[in-house]
Formats: sequence, C-alpha cells, structure tokens
Amino acid sequence: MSERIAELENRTRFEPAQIEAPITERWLESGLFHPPAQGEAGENYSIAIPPPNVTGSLHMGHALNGSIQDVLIRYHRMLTAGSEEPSQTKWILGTDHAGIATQAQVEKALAGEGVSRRELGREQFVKRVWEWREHYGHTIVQQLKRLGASCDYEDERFTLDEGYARAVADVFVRMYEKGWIYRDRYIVNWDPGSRSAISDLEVEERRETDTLYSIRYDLLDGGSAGQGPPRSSEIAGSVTIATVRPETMLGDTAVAVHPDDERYRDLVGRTAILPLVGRHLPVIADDYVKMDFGTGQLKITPAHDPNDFEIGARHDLDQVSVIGEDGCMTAEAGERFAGLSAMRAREAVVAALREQGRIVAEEPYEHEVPYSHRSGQRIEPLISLQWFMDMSELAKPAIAAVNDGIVRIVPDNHRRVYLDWMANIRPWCISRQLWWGHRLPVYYCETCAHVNVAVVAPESCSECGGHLRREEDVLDTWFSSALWPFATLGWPEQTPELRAFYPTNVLSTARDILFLWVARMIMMGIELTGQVPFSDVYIHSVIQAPDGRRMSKSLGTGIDPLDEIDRHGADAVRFGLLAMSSTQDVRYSAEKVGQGQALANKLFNATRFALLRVHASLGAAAAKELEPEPMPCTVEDRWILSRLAQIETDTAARIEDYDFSHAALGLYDFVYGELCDWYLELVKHRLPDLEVAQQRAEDARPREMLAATLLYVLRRTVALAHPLIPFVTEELWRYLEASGELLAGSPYPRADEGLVDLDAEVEIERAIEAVVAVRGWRDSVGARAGAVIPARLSAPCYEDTRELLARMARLSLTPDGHGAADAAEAVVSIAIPGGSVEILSTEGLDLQAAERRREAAQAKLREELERVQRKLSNEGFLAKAPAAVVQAERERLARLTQELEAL
RNA sequence: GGGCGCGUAGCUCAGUGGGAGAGCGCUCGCUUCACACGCGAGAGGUCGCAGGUUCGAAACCCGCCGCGCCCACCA
Repeated sequence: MSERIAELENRTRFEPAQIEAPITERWLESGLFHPPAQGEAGENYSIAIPPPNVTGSLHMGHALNGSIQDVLIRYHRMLTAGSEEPSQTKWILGTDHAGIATQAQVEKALAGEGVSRRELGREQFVKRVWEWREHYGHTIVQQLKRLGASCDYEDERFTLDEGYARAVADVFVRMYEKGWIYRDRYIVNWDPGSRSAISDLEVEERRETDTLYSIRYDLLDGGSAGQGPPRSSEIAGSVTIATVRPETMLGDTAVAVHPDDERYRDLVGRTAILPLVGRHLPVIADDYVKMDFGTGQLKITPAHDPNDFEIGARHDLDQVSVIGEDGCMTAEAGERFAGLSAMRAREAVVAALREQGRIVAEEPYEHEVPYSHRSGQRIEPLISLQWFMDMSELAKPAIAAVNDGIVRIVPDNHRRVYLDWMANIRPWCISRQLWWGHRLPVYYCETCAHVNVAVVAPESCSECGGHLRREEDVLDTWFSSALWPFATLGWPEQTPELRAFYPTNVLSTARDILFLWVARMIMMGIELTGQVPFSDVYIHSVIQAPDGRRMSKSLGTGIDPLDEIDRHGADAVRFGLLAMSSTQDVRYSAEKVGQGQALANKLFNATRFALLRVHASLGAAAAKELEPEPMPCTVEDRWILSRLAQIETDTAARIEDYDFSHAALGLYDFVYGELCDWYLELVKHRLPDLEVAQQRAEDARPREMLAATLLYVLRRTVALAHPLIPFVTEELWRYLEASGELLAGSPYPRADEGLVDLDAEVEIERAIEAVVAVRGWRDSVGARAGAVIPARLSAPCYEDTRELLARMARLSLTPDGHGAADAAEAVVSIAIPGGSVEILSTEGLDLQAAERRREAAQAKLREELERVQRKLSNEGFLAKAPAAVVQAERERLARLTQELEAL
C-alpha cells in the first residue's frame, strides 16, 4: 500500500483525460514495450500489427483490432513477468506505404495546386510523397498510443524502408528464378481511375440495372469467311446476340453457340457480319455458351471480357482492343467512335444500330458490374502486358498448414472459406502502373531485349552488355505486405530479432483481408522461411454503424474512436469494443462504451474506498506495513476469495480463447455484482475508524486480517483487468503498490485453487437471495428506506449469515428461542430460500400491499411446485433423466414445500 | 449459382439439452459515512413461423418467411 493515499480523498471520479497522457509517458519510458531480441520465438510472444496505411488515421476497425491485440500482448507480457524462465513480448509496429491510396491522396493535394503528377515527373512526385509521409505518417502511430496500445514504438517499420525494399526485391528475384513470376499479355481488371491494373481481389461487384440489347448480326451465305463488305445477295439469315455493353461489339471477333445446341448446329462454321464494322466473324462452338440463356447465341469479344478472352484463346481468335487505358475508344473502334468515352460510345453504337434496324429488343437487366475498390470507378477489362505470379505451388503447403492445424483459424468457420479460395487460386497480377511503391527489379536491355532481373541494379545487360532500362511498374502493395511478419524483423538476414520473434503467435484481423493479406503471408512465409508466419489467425468482428449500415466517411455513418476516447476515456472505448466483439458483425454500441466508463469509475472508487477505509481503520503506520494476502475470517471473506479465484480462471481462459466479450463482461459482472454490490457493502462495518475501534477496545487483528484480504482482492482484480482497461488499473496500481513498479510489467494473477470454497458460495448466494427478497418486500409495502424492522428468522441454514442478512435487509432479528420475544405474533411472512422471515411489527407498512404480495408469492411458489411435481411424477423423466437432475428436482420440491409452508 | 451467418425484453446483444438473462431505456423509492457517470426495488418476452427428435427444445434436425455478408465467368 502506497503512502500517497491522502491524494485520493478528493478524487471522487475517475478522470481519464488527466491520467492517460502521463501514464502513457511512464509506459514508454519504462522500456517495457521494447523487448530485447533475446531467446527464441518458441519461448517468446509476438504479434505483428496489420500495418495501417501510412497516411491513414485511426478508425473503428483499428481501434477494435488494437484493443484485441493489446489484450493479448499485455496478458502475455504480464503472464511471463513473474516467470523464472525469461520471455519477451513484442508487438511489431509499422505502417504500409499503401500504393494506390497514398498516391491518390498526394495527387489530390497536387491537383489543389494545379499540378498533375505527370507534369511533376516521377522523381519529383515520389519525393513529394515521401514529404507527405514525413508530415502525416506519424498520425496513426500517435493515435495508437492514445488507445493504450503497447506496441514496440522504438522499433517502427515501414514497407518502403531500405531493408524492407531489399527483402521485396530479393523475393521477386527468387520467384522469378523459380519461374513463378512471369510477364504476359493477359486480360486484366483495368482501373481507369488509378490508370492501373488491379488484382481480382480489389474488384467489388455492384448490382446495377442496365439495358440488355438484342442485336441482329447478318449471316453470310455459305461457309467461307471471305473479306470485304457483303453484297445483300450474299446475306442468308442472321443471329441475334444479347449484350449490356454494345460498345464492345466493335471488338467482336466471333459468335459462339453451344456445341450441343440442336437449333444452331448448322450455324457452326458459317460467318456472321459485324454490324457497323463489317468484320467477318466465324461462328464457333464452345460449351461456355448457355443454351437456356437469351437466344443461346453469344458475341465474343476477347479483348474486353475475361470469359471471351479464354474462349478466344481456345479458338485462336483475334483480339481487337477497342477501349484504351484511358477508358476511351481506340482508333481500332473506327473513326466514328474513336476518342469517345465507353459510355458515350455505347449511346452512339446503339443509335447507329437502331438506325439500321438491328436492335430487335431492349429490356432492363439487373446484373453485377465490377468496380474498383480503390478508385470507385468501373472496371474496364482489357488486354495488357503485366507481371503475374503463379500461385499454385505456393498454395499447396499453405493449404496443408491449415488442414493440419499448424495454422489455426479462429473462429473456424472461416477455415473452409480460406481452403476453398486456396484450392481455386489463380495467378496474381502483381504489377501496378503507379509511381509510389516498390519498383520491379527488372531491367530491359535496349540492345538485345534480354530481361535482366536482379536485386541490385546491374550496370549493363548480362547477355550483350547493352544499356538497360528499368521497368516502370511498381508492385502491388500486398506483395510487400505478404512479407510483413518476417521482413519487419530483418529477413532475409538471420537477425537476432528474427530468431527471437519469428514465427509470431497470432495474426488478428477482420475477414475482409483474409485472402488479400493473410493467405498470402502464409504462402510467402512457408516458402521463404520454411515456417508458418503465425500459429493462430483470429478473425474479429466488423463494427457497423448503430443503424446496421457500413461505417463509412462518405455515408456519414463513421464514428471516430478518438472522439469517443476524448468523451469517455480510452479504457471505456477499449472495454466497449471488446464487449461488442463477437464472431460475427456487430453494431456499434454506445451503451457498451458507457458500461466500460462506468466500470473504470467503479473500480476507481472501490479501490479508493478500500484504501481510505483501511488507512483510517488501521492508522497510517499499520496500513503502510500491511501485506495484502488472503486471510479470511468470515463466510463472506471465504466467498469473495472463492469468487475471485473463479473469475481469475475464467478471464485467463477467455483471453486465451479469444473470447473478449465474455472476458470484459465477466469482469464487469464480478466487479459490480459481487465485489462492489455485495462484498464491500458486507464488510464496511468491520473497518471502523481507528479511534472508534480503540474506544471500543477492539482487537486490531480482525481489522488487519480483513484489510489484508480486501487489498489482496482489489490488487488481484485490478491486475486481472489490466489487459482490457490498462489506464485506470495502472493509475490505481500507484496506490496499491508501494514499490512504484508498473502494473504493465507485473505478474498476471493466476487463480489460487486452494481458495475455492463452494460451501461459502452456497451460503452467501442464499443470503443474497434472502436480502433481495426482503428488500423487494420492503419496497412494495412502502417501508421507509432507513427503517429497521423487527422480525424473526424462520429458516435453517442461516447460522453464519444471520447477521449480514439483518444488516443488509435492515431488520432487527429477534434472537431464537428467547421467551417473550419469540412469542411475538408474526404479522407477515416473507418467503426466502429455505423458509421465511416473519415480520413482527406493522408500523408504517401498507398491510394491504403486504397481503397482496404474500398472495402473489404463494401463487408463484404453488405454480413452481406444481411444475416440479409434474416432472417428478413423469415416469419417463424418472427413468431416463440423469440421476443428478432427478435429485436436484427432488431437492427443489423439498425447498419449495418448506417455503410455501412458511407462508 | 455456391457458401457462411443472423432472427431472444422498447433498443443493442448474451445464452446452444433440465428453473428465460445483461447493458441501455422506462417506472417507483433513496442526498444509506466509495461512486448521483451512484444505490435499492420493479414492469417488460407465445425465444421469427410450422413440423420433427427427446422424459424434457430458445438451444438439436427438416421446411418456410425475413435480414446480412462472402465467393462465383450466365452475355
């Protein structure tokens, strides 16, 4: 117990704003968050933070995941703090360069100055982004500190750091040499917004209603596919194709039907004439075509549709690119349309077709349209020369790791989602036409066209010595993110950090980046380090707005966690988020944050009260010497120690099971429902002021024992709650712990099983039930709150709790078996477990209400009794239910009978 | 089209085989010597609907209705 108790006298409220900054300062100065790179990963504990975007700011997802990871980190740091075997706990911190997002931000800022990035030039632009990063790159890290996140702030990484960049280049070269990375002309998801290719995973489908046009293409007479505009005499029949994108027809190079389609068997091998263009299109058979959709005749545009691209490859069709990287029609689309945006071109094409009478039907059509997750613009599938990575070999061990449980996914219903995706994994388009990012370590020879790939830029071509030109493209941001858990620790060098903290223990994230990031880390980790990067993947909730919509700035549904911290304190926000979290999406609950705030304040006041009371009751000198330890004198002491042991077991188990909401709410229930509502109220009177006690000539020993027990319980509770609500608990530790040690570096309480006392629990629970019953009765009959009512206890099993029942229910209990008093007439009976309390005086009571209440109580007891009797007379129940259940029902019957008789 | 999940008190959610719960809100009472961001007491629920399994179902199974999310190449 610390000497500074007097400070607490006037602090009747916990004020987070006053203590959060100084406490953060003490934590940072202590070095607790910056462990030495000692030992091996197997004996240490580490988590690599999902690196936030460098120019981002803390949103609810960060706040939740930060709280979760911090609980795990603080728990393990404390768990091993008292241990004899040395163990380090590290939360690896850093930020992600976030290619497209950051580049877009800077471009936007430049636009404000009236400059485009092309005007600035690559070198100057990249310089500007670095400056931007210097300016805004520390925001989110500072915000994590406000949350109380105990990351290793002294060892912050960035995915574009020099060492990290070397690791990225190194991986590229290795994968290239294995033949997994290759360059290809392939149809990609082109994002006209960021003017770059993006990966499949960065595409989101939106439901939209478009017009489905049915267009008639004429068929040439005969089978030959001769060139030149047809003369009308050569036309023989037609096909009707359906499309929502008429503008792409300008790039059609075939018409397809299903090979089994009886209706069109004769068409295969014939030639259709592409309206507006006149190109001759072979009619081909491909089983991709659905016979039961539309007319069963499909236009094939290999350059602008992923399916058509595949079909084109199978049939060796021409690729005619009519839409360019700017989203506008190319020269190949013909003079009439070239230069128009795709949307404009659509109108123009439709108008031209309509003029020719070729549109035979139009209908509204709802379908999924691809949009860029990054820029929000509609994806334009087109053929482009890009770099790809083949994932099939990488996926195999990553599938096995999850199948074999070497990587555990929690909750495990995400396991199958992961496995399904991995089983069908496709090549990954890794090149981006951006300037901000890891430029590919690829050098083209201007003389012999040889492709040089090397970590360090070669002087000249390895084949011919010719001049080299470096690839302009950069890598997909997720390529570097995939190396996060080990590249942050110095890989490919075998550093002490890598040895001490890799593999990490847990990766915590929302499910939206399970494929984008988590799966790729597992694949890359296994391939490059021979070990899985983490043994557990914890997938946490997505927090939605209170109305169930997505939380987003643009919708105006966002809630800023920092505002919430300002208002309620970091502990409250952490507690609230943890209490909300679940295995599924949840709505933001201001009430849960309020609950957290209340808990922090409650714990603060409970501790304050206990310390002040102990101080006043033992005197300053004795209080200072006091050694907190369990020294139970009474049944309530044994009860609270037993309950404490139980909540200690439960909390540790819940944290280890990633059951954060129950860990949080369980602590709340213990602090409120047991420690404060009952234990403190029960023992108050046992700690009178020192002078009073001395006047009464009381022995100091019972007070010392109670003080020792009380402070033991509070210290343990405060320490137990620390990983969830670190600020208030650290603040209280200053008063509870004389040595000045930080709670963050102190051992975590582990249940003392020897303190479990089920008899005490039964007794106190019974007494609490009785108190509640009497209080309810008092309230309903209008008894004054403070009035002490004469009564007689008519129930067994209250030997040790008789006094506390009287005190808590404000009864003056007549001693049993004492002549005159015992003979007093009972005017009212109140049912309590195992019997009744008989009220001996009616002064100031509403007797009609009392009677109504008695009747209601009787009715309820009868009803319950009947149900139990029914159950016990059911032969099926007696024969088939477990003996313990039958026994419990028998006991219940006895108890209810007793209570009913007492009324 | 495939998959995952949800539907319990006015609201947000726990509870997954044996007496319907919490927080907030609401009602009543209380300046009770830690806390009025407090204390005490209370009202409020055919556990989405219908069937089945079981001695016993909010929970397990089948179907239906409603809602959400993820994946997927039907123009």
